[in-house]
Amino acid sequence: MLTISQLAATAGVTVRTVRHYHHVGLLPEPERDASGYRRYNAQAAVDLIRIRTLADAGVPLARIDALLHAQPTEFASAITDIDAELQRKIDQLAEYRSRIAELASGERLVLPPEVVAILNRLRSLGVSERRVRLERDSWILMQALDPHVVPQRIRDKNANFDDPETTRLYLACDQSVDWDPHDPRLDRLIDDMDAWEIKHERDSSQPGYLKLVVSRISEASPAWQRILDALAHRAKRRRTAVPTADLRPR
Amino acid sequence: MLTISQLAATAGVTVRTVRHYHHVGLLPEPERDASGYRRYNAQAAVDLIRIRTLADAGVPLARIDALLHAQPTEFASAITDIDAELQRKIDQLAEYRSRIAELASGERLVLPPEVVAILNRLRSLGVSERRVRLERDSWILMQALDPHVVPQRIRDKNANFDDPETTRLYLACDQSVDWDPHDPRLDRLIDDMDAWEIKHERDSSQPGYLKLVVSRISEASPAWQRILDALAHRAKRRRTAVPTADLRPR
DNA sequence: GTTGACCCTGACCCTGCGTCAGGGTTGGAG
DNA sequence: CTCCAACCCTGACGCAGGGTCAGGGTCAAC
Repeated sequence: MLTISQLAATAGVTVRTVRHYHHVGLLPEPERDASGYRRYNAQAAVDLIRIRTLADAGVPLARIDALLHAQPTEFASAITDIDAELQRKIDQLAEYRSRIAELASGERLVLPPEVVAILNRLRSLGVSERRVRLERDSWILMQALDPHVVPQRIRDKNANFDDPETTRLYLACDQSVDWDPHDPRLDRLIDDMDAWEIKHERDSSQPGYLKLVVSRISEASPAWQRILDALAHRAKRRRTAVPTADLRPR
Repeated sequence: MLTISQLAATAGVTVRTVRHYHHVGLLPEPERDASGYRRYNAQAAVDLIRIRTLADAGVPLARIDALLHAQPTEFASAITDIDAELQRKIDQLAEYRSRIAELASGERLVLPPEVVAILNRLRSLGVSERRVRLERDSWILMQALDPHVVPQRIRDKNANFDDPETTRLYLACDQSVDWDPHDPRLDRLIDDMDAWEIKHERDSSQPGYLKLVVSRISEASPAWQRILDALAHRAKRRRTAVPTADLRPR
């Protein structure tokens, strides 16, 4: 009764799709007429529509085959699964939708909100975008390589920027980006930063995973390179010159 | 800084996926270390996450490539398109979800509700499931081959079953399925049905597309075969025996 | 110095069709 | 009667977006 294109049309698929289903054995090959054309009956239409309903719901063709020959109970439970899976996909898509909405506005996607807040705090303090981006990169690497330290660093950073002296130093450092490495203001800045490190019991030897960020900072500006070198030099001198001073209190 | 598996982990993809993106030129190949391993910086993580965000949203990789190098305005309008497309997909899935819910209960999917109502009316009259299925098949073929006659047929059928005599005949016919073709009750049934056809100005020569349904009815039961043959024979005799009777009134 | 977890390239495999090539049929118009 | 469009057939390759070997080199830690 029905030709292949008529059958396909009733199910809203292409002729190629019907032939594909024959090929994979999902839909039985019908009788042929005198010239070798396939001729379909109404049952084929019913079968095809059932197949498409499942396929549209995302069921792989191989599983549809099994499903159509399953007991009603199995079938019903499979339908329940498929329905749940569909709902999951819908939720997924809704989430992706909200994520692409954030694509326009940069780092929200890749960093936790607290870190985004810190970066915005830097911006509102007047820190250059170049420096903010270096800061962002260091957070990303930290998250990739040493995620468990992130919460502590968030607290530390926020505490730092609650302290006016630290903030002043950070900003001064940022503004020095284009200074000549021999600018005398750099000497004062280096003294101040060294004092800050002593006061906060830090030294500028970085945990390994930040070395590359540091080297990118150096590359970005000769002035910064001089600051980092000088601080590293002084820190090293302190460690080797008075070793006993560090040990005596214990 | 990052190895390929670390990079992949930060974006929640497999190593193979990252390499695939290199292969298609979507993510630039990074520097290699001394032993030929790829080494990634934070920017690569940002890029990869952006790529995945778009890919998850269903954007083909080829288009992502173009998108990432687009102007902000184009980018923004593309995002709007993608978002709309996502919403469309979500709606689609919701529709598929309601459709698979109907899969359990047979013909709802493949026939308009009015026809389903007719089939249920047959069932409630006590018509056998076998006959109902033949009826259903004929509706499916009608819809596939001659869809514009469906509404009229729906009205006709309903009118038929509002008439007790027609209903009685239909039921009697249904019950005769397993009778012997020589059962004397068949003769009375044939007489009654012939009279019905004359009264309703119908003859049993079917529109071409129902011939196969008719032949399947015949195959289903020798008794039915006899009924159909007898009716066709009488109808033919009427058409040839009194041709002038048909023409005179004009 | 060996074990296990990584890294490299290259290659084939998978789904669910689209599409092209190279034919044969059918049905209606001219 | 011929011609044309619109069907039908089989067979084959192509595509995205990776999965999954195979066959080999590295690294780190014990």
